[in-house]
Amino acid sequence: MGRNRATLADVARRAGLSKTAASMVLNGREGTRLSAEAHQRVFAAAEELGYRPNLAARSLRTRKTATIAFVSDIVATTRFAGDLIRGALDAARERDHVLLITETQGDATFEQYAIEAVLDRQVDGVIYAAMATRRLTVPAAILGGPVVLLNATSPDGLPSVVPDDEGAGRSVASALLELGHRDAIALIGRNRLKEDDPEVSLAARARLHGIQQTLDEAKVRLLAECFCTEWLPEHGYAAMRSLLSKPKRPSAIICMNDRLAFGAYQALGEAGLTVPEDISVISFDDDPIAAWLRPSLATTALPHEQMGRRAVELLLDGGAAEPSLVPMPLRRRRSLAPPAG
Amino acid sequence: MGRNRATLADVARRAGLSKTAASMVLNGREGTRLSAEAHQRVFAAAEELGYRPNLAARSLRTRKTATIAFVSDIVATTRFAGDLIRGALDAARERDHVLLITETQGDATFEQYAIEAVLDRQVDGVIYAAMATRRLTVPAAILGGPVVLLNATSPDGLPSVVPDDEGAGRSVASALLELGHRDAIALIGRNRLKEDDPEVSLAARARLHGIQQTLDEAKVRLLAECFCTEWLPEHGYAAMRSLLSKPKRPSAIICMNDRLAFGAYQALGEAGLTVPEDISVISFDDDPIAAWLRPSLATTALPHEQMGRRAVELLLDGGAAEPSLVPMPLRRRRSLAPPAG
DNA sequence: ATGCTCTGCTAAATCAGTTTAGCGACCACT
DNA sequence: AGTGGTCGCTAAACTGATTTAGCAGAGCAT
Repeated sequence: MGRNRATLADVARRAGLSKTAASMVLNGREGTRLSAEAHQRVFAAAEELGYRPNLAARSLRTRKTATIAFVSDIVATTRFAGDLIRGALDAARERDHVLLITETQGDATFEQYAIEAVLDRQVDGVIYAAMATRRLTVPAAILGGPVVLLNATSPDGLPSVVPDDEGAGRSVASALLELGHRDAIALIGRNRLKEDDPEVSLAARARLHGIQQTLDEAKVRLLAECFCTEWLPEHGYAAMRSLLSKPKRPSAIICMNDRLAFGAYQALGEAGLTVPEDISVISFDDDPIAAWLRPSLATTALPHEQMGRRAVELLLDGGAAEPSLVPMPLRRRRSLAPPAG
Repeated sequence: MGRNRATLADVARRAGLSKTAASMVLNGREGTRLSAEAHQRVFAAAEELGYRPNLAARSLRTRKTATIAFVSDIVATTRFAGDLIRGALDAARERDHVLLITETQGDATFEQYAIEAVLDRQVDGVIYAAMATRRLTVPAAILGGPVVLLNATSPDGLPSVVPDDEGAGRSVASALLELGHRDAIALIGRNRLKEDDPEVSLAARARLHGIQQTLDEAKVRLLAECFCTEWLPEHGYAAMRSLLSKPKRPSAIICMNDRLAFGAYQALGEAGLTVPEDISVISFDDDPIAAWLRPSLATTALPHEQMGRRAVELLLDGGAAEPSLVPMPLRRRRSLAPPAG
């Protein structure tokens, strides 16, 4: 890779100047007193030789690599990881930086390895990303330089970027209230573990809080709440069936995520009920399936791309130390309608 | 990042030896005649100081960075990208390498930028990945060093890794034949553009070829073939409805991907038909939704993780120049049954 | 005593940049 | 004539590793 590239010395020689002069011109240093003609000659020589600086050599001296480490627990198993990475990639490119990506798979040995690997490469900063919004403690080794937490918070008060799940909870509840749903709203996806242990999830508690706050203000109580051990389609399916087996049928369902909603759709379909005429459904995440469902599913979008972008901005441009909340936009789709009655 | 790390000079000083000696010991150079005691002292000093080599300095001299560029057209929009990356990440870690990830978004300017960025960082090789299996021409700039194409082939005869779509086509057709389906198999997802332009897709043609070859051998002809402009759920839905409007109802459906199958499921549900009792469904990709559908969808899995892994192996360990075909395993699930009759 | 080989180690060059310190020429001022 | 300042530029040090070339001393044979 990169055989016989022109070096700075080549450029200087061709311009008839010293390496110092060439370096200063190419780096656009202020306060230097090189003539306009010298500038011309250097630029021309660099152009002709197709000169590109060797970043290894540069960073040896400057201790800057224009490289950011993106260390995450798991990139592959969630479909959202890509968006997080893409946002970070875009923002990094705009600032002439590049991303070194590693994955710890939640394994301490791998994490150790990943951190050494990136520190050895003198990265300018670390984005430490979690795939489920949660609280975590970052390894001490990376605290020597700039760190931003992505989709996570930490007790250390490090800068962090998280989605505004509480705001999303309010949006979801408000959307139903506006349509006239009041005394027959059911919730699918309560989960003690996710709600109570911030190291497992911050989203569950925040979403729930946003929903309840909004309903309380409207003096509305939930018709029913279903607990689910996981937030997967099969659990949404089971929860929906149990709701339908009760005497009073809900007019609207809030699902804690789209996969639960997908399961709920299946149960509704089997029961011969139609969305949204019989029951409205609204949810969280904006998983791609939300748009594919029939009818399309209203949901609040996890702004992953925005978040990835924000993390890079915080890292390179500096910013607030308190958690940076990224709004979750409501996607109004066809699964919403006023209550049937 | 990496404030006051111990340098090789520090280690040498503490061991009471020269940098040369320290370097040779730590790199485990053969043929050197340093005493056992010298070895001990260097190792001890390195250990005590927590020495880690500065890779920028090393690579300046050796022109090796232990870094691989992963350049892809689009990582975010497809959920599979993560698996490709994860496989590459794993294989890279096993070889003490790390991945520099960039995205071109199919934009020539971005591509130019991405390539310069990775070449400037002296990467040891480039994995050039496409998100849809297709043929492409790689930019000349990266041909100076090792390159492996991932999920793509090129006219240049570069080493490449692609899924065995033709084999998948044979698996799918065989699975139906084995169950006894013969004269009522329909296909959803024919598409001239995908089949005829290798720069758009290689998968469509190969899958179709595998299917037809197997059916031909069994002297079976397809009952019907539906053309779809895209392979999205809505197109599968429309195709399925049109099939059901015809006089002879199919006993089994082959969908060219899982998203089409998802749409087909929706149409079957609305028509009051059950899978697999009334109609079997089988498909390609093993998208996560395939396992979430009710009943779960039989499909052939795109072995993305394997492919990412193989690409790194080919790049670092060397290997065949002809395209490396990675098998697509058949996931037998509940959407298959013998024909009703 | 001389030359030779082998052992165990080191000085210095090298990679490709950035940065510090300073040089010579010219001009102005006293 | 001497001094000081500015202008336009350069030599050399420096970053932290690897690598080449070679040195001092011991052991042995001639």
